[in-house]
Amino acid sequence: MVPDLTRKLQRNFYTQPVLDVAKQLPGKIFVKRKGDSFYTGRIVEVEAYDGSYDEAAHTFNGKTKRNEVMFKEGGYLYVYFTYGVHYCCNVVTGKKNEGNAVLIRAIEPMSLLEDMSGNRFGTNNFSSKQLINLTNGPGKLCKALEIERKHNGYNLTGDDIFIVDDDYTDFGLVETTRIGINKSVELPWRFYIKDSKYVSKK
DNA sequence: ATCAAGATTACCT
DNA sequence: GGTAATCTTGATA
Repeated sequence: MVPDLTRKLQRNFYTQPVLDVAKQLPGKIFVKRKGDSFYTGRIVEVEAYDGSYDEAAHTFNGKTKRNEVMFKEGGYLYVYFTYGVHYCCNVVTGKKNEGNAVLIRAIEPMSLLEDMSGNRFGTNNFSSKQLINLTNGPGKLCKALEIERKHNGYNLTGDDIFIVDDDYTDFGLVETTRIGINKSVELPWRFYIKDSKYVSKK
Protein backbone atom coordinates (compact mmCIF):
# COMPACT_ATOMS: atom_id res chain seq x y z
CA MET A 1 0.00 0.00 0.00
CA VAL A 2 1.29 3.41 -0.97
CA PRO A 3 0.00 6.22 1.25
CA ASP A 4 -1.56 9.22 -0.44
CA LEU A 5 1.26 11.71 -0.05
CA THR A 6 -0.98 14.59 -1.06
CA ARG A 7 -2.95 14.04 2.16
CA LYS A 8 0.00 14.22 4.54
CA LEU A 9 -0.94 16.18 7.66
CA GLN A 10 0.80 19.55 7.76
CA ARG A 11 2.05 21.86 10.47
CA ASN A 12 -1.33 23.54 11.00
CA PHE A 13 -2.83 20.22 12.09
CA TYR A 14 -0.22 19.56 14.76
CA THR A 15 -0.15 23.07 16.20
CA GLN A 16 -3.75 22.72 17.39
CA PRO A 17 -4.33 22.19 21.15
CA VAL A 18 -3.28 18.74 22.32
CA LEU A 19 -6.78 17.42 23.03
CA ASP A 20 -8.00 18.51 19.61
CA VAL A 21 -5.15 16.64 17.96
CA ALA A 22 -5.65 13.58 20.18
CA LYS A 23 -9.32 13.31 19.23
CA GLN A 24 -8.58 13.66 15.52
CA LEU A 25 -5.71 11.16 15.29
CA PRO A 26 -7.69 7.92 15.63
CA GLY A 27 -8.60 6.76 12.13
CA LYS A 28 -5.63 8.43 10.45
CA ILE A 29 -2.77 6.44 8.93
CA PHE A 30 0.66 6.42 10.54
CA VAL A 31 3.45 5.98 7.98
CA LYS A 32 7.15 5.16 8.26
CA ARG A 33 9.27 4.83 5.14
CA LYS A 34 11.36 1.70 4.66
CA GLY A 35 13.50 2.14 1.57
CA ASP A 36 11.15 2.50 -1.37
CA SER A 37 8.11 1.20 0.52
CA PHE A 38 6.18 2.15 3.64
CA TYR A 39 5.13 0.68 6.92
CA THR A 40 1.55 1.85 7.41
CA GLY A 41 -1.06 1.34 10.07
CA ARG A 42 -4.29 2.98 11.13
CA ILE A 43 -4.07 4.76 14.46
CA VAL A 44 -6.60 3.15 16.80
CA GLU A 45 -5.52 4.33 20.27
CA VAL A 46 -3.82 7.47 21.66
CA GLU A 47 -3.29 9.38 24.90
CA ALA A 48 -2.84 13.12 25.44
CA TYR A 49 -0.17 14.58 27.75
CA ASP A 50 -0.24 18.25 28.73
CA GLY A 51 2.77 19.55 30.66
CA SER A 52 0.96 22.64 31.97
CA TYR A 53 -1.19 20.85 34.55
CA ASP A 54 -0.89 17.11 33.89
CA GLU A 55 1.46 15.58 36.44
CA ALA A 56 1.88 12.44 34.33
CA ALA A 57 3.44 14.41 31.46
CA HIS A 58 7.22 14.19 31.15
CA THR A 59 7.26 17.98 30.77
CA PHE A 60 5.37 18.75 34.01
CA ASN A 61 8.55 19.74 35.89
CA GLY A 62 10.10 21.77 33.08
CA LYS A 63 12.59 21.25 30.32
CA THR A 64 15.34 18.62 30.53
CA LYS A 65 17.60 17.05 27.95
CA ARG A 66 15.25 14.09 27.68
CA ASN A 67 12.02 15.99 27.05
CA GLU A 68 13.23 19.01 25.10
CA VAL A 69 11.61 17.81 21.87
CA MET A 70 8.23 18.00 23.57
CA PHE A 71 8.73 21.75 23.91
CA LYS A 72 8.97 22.27 20.17
CA GLU A 73 5.99 23.48 18.19
CA GLY A 74 3.59 20.79 16.98
CA GLY A 75 4.61 18.35 14.24
CA TYR A 76 7.72 16.63 15.61
CA LEU A 77 8.19 13.09 16.90
CA TYR A 78 9.08 12.63 20.58
CA VAL A 79 10.61 9.20 21.18
CA TYR A 80 11.69 8.05 24.64
CA PHE A 81 13.15 4.86 26.07
CA THR A 82 11.50 3.29 29.09
CA TYR A 83 11.79 0.35 31.48
CA GLY A 84 15.22 -0.34 30.00
CA VAL A 85 13.44 -2.18 27.20
CA HIS A 86 10.98 -0.22 25.10
CA TYR A 87 10.63 2.88 22.98
CA CYS A 88 7.42 4.89 22.87
CA CYS A 89 6.54 7.42 20.20
CA ASN A 90 4.58 10.63 20.54
CA VAL A 91 3.38 13.41 18.30
CA VAL A 92 4.30 16.85 19.64
CA THR A 93 1.36 19.26 19.50
CA GLY A 94 0.50 22.90 20.11
CA LYS A 95 2.72 25.94 20.24
CA LYS A 96 6.42 26.19 20.98
CA ASN A 97 7.22 25.70 24.70
CA GLU A 98 3.83 24.25 25.62
CA GLY A 99 5.33 20.82 26.28
CA ASN A 100 2.38 18.84 24.97
CA ALA A 101 2.24 15.59 23.02
CA VAL A 102 0.04 12.67 22.05
CA LEU A 103 1.29 9.13 22.72
CA ILE A 104 0.51 6.71 19.90
CA ARG A 105 -0.55 3.60 21.81
CA ALA A 106 -1.75 1.26 19.06
CA ILE A 107 -2.20 0.98 15.31
CA GLU A 108 -3.91 -1.51 13.03
CA PRO A 109 -1.17 -2.77 10.70
CA MET A 110 -1.90 -2.20 7.00
CA SER A 111 1.28 -2.78 5.00
CA LEU A 112 4.70 -4.45 5.34
CA LEU A 113 3.17 -6.80 7.89
CA GLU A 114 5.80 -9.44 7.14
CA ASP A 115 8.58 -7.00 8.02
CA MET A 116 6.74 -5.92 11.16
CA SER A 117 6.50 -9.58 12.15
CA GLY A 118 10.19 -10.04 11.50
CA ASN A 119 11.01 -7.13 13.79
CA ARG A 120 8.64 -8.34 16.51
CA PHE A 121 8.96 -12.12 16.43
CA GLY A 122 12.03 -12.85 14.33
CA THR A 123 10.05 -14.48 11.54
CA ASN A 124 8.08 -13.12 8.61
CA ASN A 125 5.34 -15.69 9.14
CA PHE A 126 2.77 -14.89 11.77
CA SER A 127 -0.39 -16.48 13.13
CA SER A 128 -3.74 -14.72 13.37
CA LYS A 129 -3.11 -14.34 17.08
CA GLN A 130 0.25 -12.71 16.38
CA LEU A 131 -1.38 -10.38 13.86
CA ILE A 132 -3.48 -8.87 16.64
CA ASN A 133 -0.38 -8.69 18.82
CA LEU A 134 1.83 -6.98 16.23
CA THR A 135 1.26 -3.32 17.06
CA ASN A 136 -1.31 -3.19 19.89
CA GLY A 137 0.82 -1.29 22.38
CA PRO A 138 3.22 1.67 22.41
CA GLY A 139 6.37 -0.40 22.80
CA LYS A 140 5.21 -3.03 20.34
CA LEU A 141 4.47 -0.63 17.51
CA CYS A 142 7.87 1.03 17.88
CA LYS A 143 9.53 -2.37 17.66
CA ALA A 144 7.44 -3.36 14.64
CA LEU A 145 8.17 -0.13 12.76
CA GLU A 146 11.82 0.18 13.84
CA ILE A 147 11.29 3.42 15.71
CA GLU A 148 14.13 4.12 18.12
CA ARG A 149 16.27 6.77 19.74
CA LYS A 150 17.54 8.30 16.50
CA HIS A 151 13.99 9.16 15.47
CA ASN A 152 13.54 11.50 18.43
CA GLY A 153 12.92 14.98 17.02
CA TYR A 154 11.96 13.86 13.50
CA ASN A 155 9.92 16.37 11.56
CA LEU A 156 6.51 14.89 10.77
CA THR A 157 6.13 17.09 7.70
CA GLY A 158 9.19 15.35 6.21
CA ASP A 159 9.41 12.21 4.05
CA ASP A 160 10.34 9.47 6.54
CA ILE A 161 7.73 9.48 9.28
CA PHE A 162 4.37 11.18 8.85
CA ILE A 163 0.60 10.76 9.09
CA VAL A 164 -1.96 10.86 6.27
CA ASP A 165 -5.71 11.33 6.22
CA ASP A 166 -7.99 9.03 4.25
CA ASP A 167 -11.39 10.15 5.52
CA TYR A 168 -11.93 7.10 7.71
CA THR A 169 -14.36 8.51 10.27
CA ASP A 170 -17.17 5.99 10.51
CA PHE A 171 -16.46 4.64 13.99
CA GLY A 172 -17.25 5.27 17.65
CA LEU A 173 -14.56 7.06 19.64
CA VAL A 174 -14.20 5.99 23.27
CA GLU A 175 -12.92 8.58 25.75
CA THR A 176 -11.50 7.20 28.99
CA THR A 177 -8.68 7.41 31.52
CA ARG A 178 -5.07 6.68 30.66
CA ILE A 179 -3.11 3.49 31.27
CA GLY A 180 0.15 2.76 33.05
CA ILE A 181 0.49 6.02 35.00
CA ASN A 182 0.29 6.90 38.69
CA LYS A 183 -0.37 10.64 38.57
CA SER A 184 -3.28 12.64 37.17
CA VAL A 185 -5.02 9.30 36.69
CA GLU A 186 -8.47 10.89 36.62
CA LEU A 187 -7.99 12.82 33.38
CA PRO A 188 -10.08 11.25 30.57
CA TRP A 189 -7.40 11.69 27.97
CA ARG A 190 -7.23 8.28 26.34
CA PHE A 191 -9.06 7.88 23.06
CA TYR A 192 -9.60 4.73 21.06
CA ILE A 193 -11.71 3.30 18.26
CA LYS A 194 -14.52 1.41 19.96
CA ASP A 195 -14.68 -1.70 17.82
CA SER A 196 -11.03 -2.07 16.91
CA LYS A 197 -9.38 -5.41 17.69
CA TYR A 198 -6.02 -3.67 17.76
CA VAL A 199 -6.54 -1.53 20.87
CA SER A 200 -4.05 -2.45 23.64
CA LYS A 201 -6.63 -2.70 26.42
CA LYS A 202 -10.38 -2.08 26.55
C1' DA B 1 28.18 8.98 43.28
C1' DT B 2 24.14 6.82 44.27
C1' DC B 3 19.43 5.64 43.70
C1' DA B 4 14.51 5.04 42.68
C1' DA B 5 11.09 5.16 39.20
C1' DG B 6 9.41 4.47 34.91
C1' DA B 7 3.45 6.90 29.37
C1' DT B 8 5.75 -1.65 29.00
C1' DT B 9 5.92 -6.32 27.74
C1' DA B 10 6.39 -11.30 28.01
C1' DC B 11 6.05 -15.15 30.49
C1' DC B 12 4.75 -17.60 34.61
C1' DT B 13 1.20 -19.85 37.80
C1' DG C 1 -3.08 -12.05 38.45
C1' DG C 2 1.98 -11.50 39.49
C1' DT C 3 6.55 -10.22 38.31
C1' DA C 4 11.23 -10.15 36.10
C1' DA C 5 13.71 -7.90 32.61
C1' DT C 6 16.88 -3.99 31.85
C1' DC C 7 18.83 0.79 31.59
C1' DT C 8 18.25 5.75 31.21
C1' DT C 9 17.08 9.77 33.39
C1' DG C 10 16.55 13.13 36.91
C1' DA C 11 16.87 14.10 41.67
C1' DT C 12 19.48 14.33 45.73
C1' DA C 13 24.16 14.49 48.14
